[in-house]
Amino acid sequence: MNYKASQTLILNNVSRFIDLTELEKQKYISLLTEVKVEKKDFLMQAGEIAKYEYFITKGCLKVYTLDEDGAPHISMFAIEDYWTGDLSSFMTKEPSRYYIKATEHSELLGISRENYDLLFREIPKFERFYRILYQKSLISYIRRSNYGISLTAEERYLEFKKKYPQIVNRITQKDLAAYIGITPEFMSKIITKVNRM
Amino acid sequence: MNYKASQTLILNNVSRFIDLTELEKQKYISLLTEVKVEKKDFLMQAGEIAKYEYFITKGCLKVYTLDEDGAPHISMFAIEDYWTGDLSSFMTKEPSRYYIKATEHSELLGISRENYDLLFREIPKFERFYRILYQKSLISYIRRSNYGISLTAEERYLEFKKKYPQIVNRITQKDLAAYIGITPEFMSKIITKVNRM
DNA sequence: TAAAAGTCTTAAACTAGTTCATTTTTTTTC
DNA sequence: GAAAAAAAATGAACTAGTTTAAGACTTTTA
Repeated sequence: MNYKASQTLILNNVSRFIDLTELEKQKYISLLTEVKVEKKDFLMQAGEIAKYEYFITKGCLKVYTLDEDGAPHISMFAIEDYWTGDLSSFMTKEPSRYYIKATEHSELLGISRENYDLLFREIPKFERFYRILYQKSLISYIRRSNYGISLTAEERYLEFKKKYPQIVNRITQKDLAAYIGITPEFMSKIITKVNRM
Repeated sequence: MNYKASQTLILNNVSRFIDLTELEKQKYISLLTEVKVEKKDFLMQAGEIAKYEYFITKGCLKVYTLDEDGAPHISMFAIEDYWTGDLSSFMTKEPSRYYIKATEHSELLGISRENYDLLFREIPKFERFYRILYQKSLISYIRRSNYGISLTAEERYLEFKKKYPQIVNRITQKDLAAYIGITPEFMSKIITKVNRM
């Protein structure tokens, strides 16, 4: 069958861990919803229940919370070929504490909670897909959970630049500061210093 | 069949997410290895390849790395009914950066990498078990990955005390400092301050 | 294309957390 | 159960990162 570019992208992503028959591919695609968001628009806001988990086929989004003082803390930037959403709210059906906002025009494929549950019943192989996907995410979050605690801000910045060179140039310095966990002023100092070296 | 207390504990843990037949239970138990470690002994050291993932049936252990200055950074405390190990090294078969040391006499059930792979072939339901287990761990690590960045040391301490009251009294203040990401001196100050309030 | 809004830079005064040194208290070991 | 070792407390001097404020630069919008 003939798939759109976005559908081919998600099928390739899935085929990293499991093999699907042509019929299974079609079934899977039929369970997904296309979503588009313009720059600065929200995919989701705090207080809502996360209805979907998303695969990004184009663009860039930031996932963040606001603290009591209204200051944003960015927990991830998501670009093409990445998954995003609020897994906690998606699973528990409790209101989310997260905002997801597009930093560029973005296109996504979403799977609803009903279709996610259905997927495991219709194509049990997807248990394996998600087992491996979550395992890999878990490994990177376990590593990351100590960064804020054991590295200086400058080290965290250098790590980020090294690990996500494709992202650094697509986001503002201010958003990067909110991800690194420092003020925009101190981010500016770090960048000036690092460039001087 | 009659199971040991430790075996009953792990079967109950597994049955939170999947149902096993009597035969499957016996098969699963047969794939596990019993391990005991005395206080201050290592379950694993940096440089080794993580041969097992462990379920703790008794005791308490700390999982940590050493930084360039030789200072420890504890990434988790593991007690009864928890899973531990270095998932990254276990999966990639690359040398681990972690030490796992018993802070009390501890007893564990380990599954080797060969048996872990075999398990999915023999009882595919375990894909579901690990999918859900990793999903839940992922949710808590996603939440935690921002703590070091967005909370003060005092807030992190209060969070830990609230979330793991059973653990606080079993570990030293020094180890807690290495987990919170501060010096033992500052940990002491925080505790004095919090107790005064 | 001009005005408005947002982003980045610089600098001075401040605060959370570190470092180093010493003493007291608790735990371990023989 | 005494001696040794480790953990905890306290305090003074220090540093990484914050706050506030103001000006320069860049992007968005009408």
